Amino acid sequence: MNSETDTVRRRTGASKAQQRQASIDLLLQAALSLFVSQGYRSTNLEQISGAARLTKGAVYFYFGSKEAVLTELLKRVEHIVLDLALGAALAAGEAPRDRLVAYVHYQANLGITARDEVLLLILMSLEFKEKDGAVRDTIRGLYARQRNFMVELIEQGQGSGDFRSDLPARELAALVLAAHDGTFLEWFRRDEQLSGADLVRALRGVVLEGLALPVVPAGGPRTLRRAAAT
Amino acid sequence: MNSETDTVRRRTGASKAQQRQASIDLLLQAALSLFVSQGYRSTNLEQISGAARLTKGAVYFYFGSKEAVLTELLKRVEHIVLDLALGAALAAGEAPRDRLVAYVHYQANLGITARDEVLLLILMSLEFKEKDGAVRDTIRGLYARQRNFMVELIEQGQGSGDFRSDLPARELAALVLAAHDGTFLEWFRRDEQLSGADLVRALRGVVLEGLALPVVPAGGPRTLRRAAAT
Amino acid sequence: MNSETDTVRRRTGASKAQQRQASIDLLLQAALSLFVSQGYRSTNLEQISGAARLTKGAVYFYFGSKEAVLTELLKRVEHIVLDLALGAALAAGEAPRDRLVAYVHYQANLGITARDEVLLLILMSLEFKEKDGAVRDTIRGLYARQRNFMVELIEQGQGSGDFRSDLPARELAALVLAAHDGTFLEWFRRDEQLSGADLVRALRGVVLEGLALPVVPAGGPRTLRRAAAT
Amino acid sequence: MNSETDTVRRRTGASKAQQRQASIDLLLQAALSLFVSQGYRSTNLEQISGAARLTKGAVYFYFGSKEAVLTELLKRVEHIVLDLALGAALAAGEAPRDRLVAYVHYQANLGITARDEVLLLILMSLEFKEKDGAVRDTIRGLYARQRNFMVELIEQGQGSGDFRSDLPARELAALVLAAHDGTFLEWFRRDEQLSGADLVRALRGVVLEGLALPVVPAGGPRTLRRAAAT
DNA sequence: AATGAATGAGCATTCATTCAT
DNA sequence: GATGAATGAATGCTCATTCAT
Repeated sequence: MNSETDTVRRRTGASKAQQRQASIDLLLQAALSLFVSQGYRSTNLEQISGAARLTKGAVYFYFGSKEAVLTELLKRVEHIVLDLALGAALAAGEAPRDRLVAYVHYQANLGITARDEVLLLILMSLEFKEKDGAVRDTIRGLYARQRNFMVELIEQGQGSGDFRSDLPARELAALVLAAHDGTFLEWFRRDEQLSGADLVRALRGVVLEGLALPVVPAGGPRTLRRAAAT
Repeated sequence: MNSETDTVRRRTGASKAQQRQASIDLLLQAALSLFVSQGYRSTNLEQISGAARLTKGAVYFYFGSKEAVLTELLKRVEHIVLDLALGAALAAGEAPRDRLVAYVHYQANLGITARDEVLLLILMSLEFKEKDGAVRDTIRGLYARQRNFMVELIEQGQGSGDFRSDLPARELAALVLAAHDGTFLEWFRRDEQLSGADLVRALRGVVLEGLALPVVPAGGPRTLRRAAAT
Repeated sequence: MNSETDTVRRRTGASKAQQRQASIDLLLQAALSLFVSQGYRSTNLEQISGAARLTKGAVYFYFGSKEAVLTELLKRVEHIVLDLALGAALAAGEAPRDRLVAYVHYQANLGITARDEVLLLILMSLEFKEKDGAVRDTIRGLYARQRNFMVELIEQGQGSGDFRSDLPARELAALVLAAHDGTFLEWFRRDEQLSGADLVRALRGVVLEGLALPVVPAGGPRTLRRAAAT
Repeated sequence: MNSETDTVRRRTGASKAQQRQASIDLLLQAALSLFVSQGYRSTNLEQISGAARLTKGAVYFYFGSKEAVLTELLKRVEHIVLDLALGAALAAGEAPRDRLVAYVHYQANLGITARDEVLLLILMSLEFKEKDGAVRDTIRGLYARQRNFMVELIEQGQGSGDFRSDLPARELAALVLAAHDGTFLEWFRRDEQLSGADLVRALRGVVLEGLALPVVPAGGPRTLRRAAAT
C-alpha cells in the first residue's frame, strides 16, 4: 500500500474514463483543502498536484489554469451550498420560520459534511474582493442569490407576523447570513475546538429568538421557541 | 499640490523627528489600507511605499521587513480594538447586559472610526491561520483576550440571570463575537451598500434579544429593549 | 461537412494506405503553413495536429519528433525548389542568359504555385542559422547547391561575354540569389499587397539589365556610373 | 581583469548614473547580439543578463519585460537605420540618382558599423509578422517609412528621366529594398564569407544599371530583353 | 533619511515527448 | 491508426530583501 503500488494501481487497473475522473477528483479535493487552509494565493500548483500524486502539468491538462481549478470548485460549491440549501428551506413548508429553521439546519449540517466547500466560498469572497475577473463575478453572483433568498424569506416572515418588522428586511437578512459566515469562520479559526453541536444550537437559538417579534405577548414566540428546540 | 511641492513641504516644514514620524505614519496608513483591501500576500512593498510617496527602501529603513509593518499595525489595532473596547465595556457599569451593550456600541462605532483596523484583525486572522510565526501568535493572543473577556461577561450574565443559561457560555461568547466579525465582513464585502446604522441596530437587537433569557415573562426584556433603543 | 462527417469519410472511403498518406499529407500541409506564418519555434504540435484534425500523438506516430516534420518538409522543398528549378534552367538551352531567365521565371512561378515551400527554406535558413543539428546542415546543403549552380552559370556568362566581368562571379551570384530571397520576403512581409506580376517583371528587368555588360555608349548612364564610383 | 574585478569596478568605481547607463548598454548590447544570432523567441533572459554579467532581475529593473528590451532596441535602430540613412540620402543633393547612390552607400556602410542593428530590423520583421502587438506595429511603421521614401525617390527619378518608367515605382522601390534586405541576409547567412566590399559594389552596380533607363543601343541586350518579355 | 541597483528564490504557464491502451 | 494521460524541463515574470551611496 505504498505510493508506488498506489500509483500503479491507478494507472493500470482502471479504464481511461475512471482514471480521468479519479485524477480530476483527487486534484480538486487537494485544491479545495489547500485553498481553504492556506488561501488561493499562497497555494501553489506543486502543492496541489503533489497532494494528488501528480505533477503540475496534470493540472494544466485537466483545467488549463490555476484559476480554472477554483472556478470548477466554485461550481460545485454553488450546488452544495446554494442549490441544495435553498431547496431544503423551500421543502420545509410554507411558514417562513420553518423555512429559516430548515435553512439554518442544513447549513449547520454542511459544517460537518462539506466544511471546506462552505469555507471556500466565504474565504474566496474575501480574497477576491478587489480582484477583477471571472472568479469575483461568480462569487458575487452566489452571494447575491443567497441574499435575495434570505431577504424574501424575511419579508414574508415580516408580512406573516413571524418576524420583527422594526428593522429593515435587508439588514436583518444581512445579519442572519453574517452570523452564519462569522460562526463558520470562528469555528474554522479555532480549529474546531468549539463544540459544533453547541455552537449550532447557540446560533439557531440566538438568531431565532433575536429574530422573533420583540414585543412578546403570550403564545406566538413560545411556539417558535418550542419549534426551535431540539 | 504635486508630488514635488508635497515632498518639499515635508522636508522643510518639519523637524527630523516630525518628518520621521510622518513617513512612518504614511507608510503604516498605506499598508493598512492595502492589506485590508487586497490582503497581505497580494500587496507588495512597491504599492505600500508608492502610496506613501516613498520607495521600497524606506520600508526597510523604518521597519526592517514587510512582516514588521504588519506587526506594528497589529500593535496599534490591539489598542484600538481591544484595550479601548474592553475598557468601554467595563466603564459602562456593573451589569453584564450594560457592559455587553456598551461593547457592541463601541465596536459598532469602530466600524466608522476605525473600519480598516477592525477588518485588518479579522482578515489577517484568516490569512495567517496556517502560517507559523510571530504574526499568527500575535493574532491568536488578541483573539484569546477578546474571547476570555466575552466568556467572562456572559458567565456573569448567566449568573445574574440576565442571559440565558441553556447554552454554554463558551459557545454563546463565540457566537457574539462571530456575529460581530461576520457583520463586519458582510459590510465590507458589500462595499458599504448596507445602511451601517440599520445594520448595527439589527445586530444589537438580534444579539440582545437572542441572548436574553428565552422565557420572557413581563418586565425584564422590556428594560433591555428600552435600553437598547437609540 | 463538419468534423465528424469528415473523419468518417476519411475512415470509410479509403484503404489503410490511403488513409495513412492522407493523414501524413494533412499534417505536413498544416506544418508547412504554420511554420511559414509563425516560425518553427513559435508553432506547437497542438496547432499542427489540430489543423489536421488529429492529435499530438499522431505526429509522433508518423514522424517521431517535431524536427522530423520539418526535415520531411525540407526534403520536399529540395525537390520543388532546387531539383526542378535547376532542371528548368538547364532545359532552357545552352546560353547562360537564357538559363538565367528560365531560372528567374521558374522561381517566380513558384511564388504562386509553391509560395510556402519557397518561403520555408528562406525562413528556416534564418531561424536555424545558429542551431547545430541536422536541420541546419540540410539547409546549408540546399543553399550550397543553389549557389554553386548560380556561380557556375554566371562564370559561364562571363566567359561567353553575356555578363559583366568587372565584378566577381561569387558576389554576383550571391546578389542574384539575394535579390530573389529578398523579393520573396518583401512580398511575404507585405501580405501580397504588391502586384506579383509587376514585382517579377521588375526583378527580372533590374537583374538582367544590371547583370548585362555595363558597356554602354553615350550620355545618361555615364553620369550615373560616375556618380556611383567611389 | 577577471570577472570579479570587473564587477567590482563597475559597482564601486562609477557614479549611479554611470553605472545605470553601463548596465543598460551592456544589456542592450547583449540582447541585440543574441536576438540577431538566435532570434527573439529562442533567446532567454538568462542568456541576455548573463552576457551582461547581471541577473534576470536586472532586465526587469531596467526594462520591465523582455519585449520592452526589443522595443528599446528598435527605437535605436530607427535612428540609425532610418533617420540617418534617409538624412544621408537627402544630404547628397537634389538628383534622385545621387540620392539613391548615397542611400545605398550609407546602408552598405551600416553593414559594417551597425550590422546587428540592420539585421535586427529585418529578422524581427519576419519573426513578428503574425504576432499582434506593439512590436509588430513599430516594425511596420519603420518599413512603411522606408518604403515611402524609396517610392518618392524613384518617382522623382522617373520624372526626371533618370530611372526607367516601364515599371511601377512601387514595385521598383520594393525591389531595391528587397535586394538590400536579401543581400544583408545572404551575407549574414554565410557568416561574412563573402567579400563585403565586392558585395556592395555588386549590389550598387546591378541595382543602378538595372534601374537606369533601359534605352540601350545595339544588339545584345535587345535579345535579352526580348527573351524576358512575357 | 532614503534611494537606486541588483539579486535570487518562487511561481504560473508552455510544450515536446513518452507510453499504455 | 491514433488517442488521452501525464511528465519534466524550460521560461517569463514577481517580489522581498540586501547594500552601497
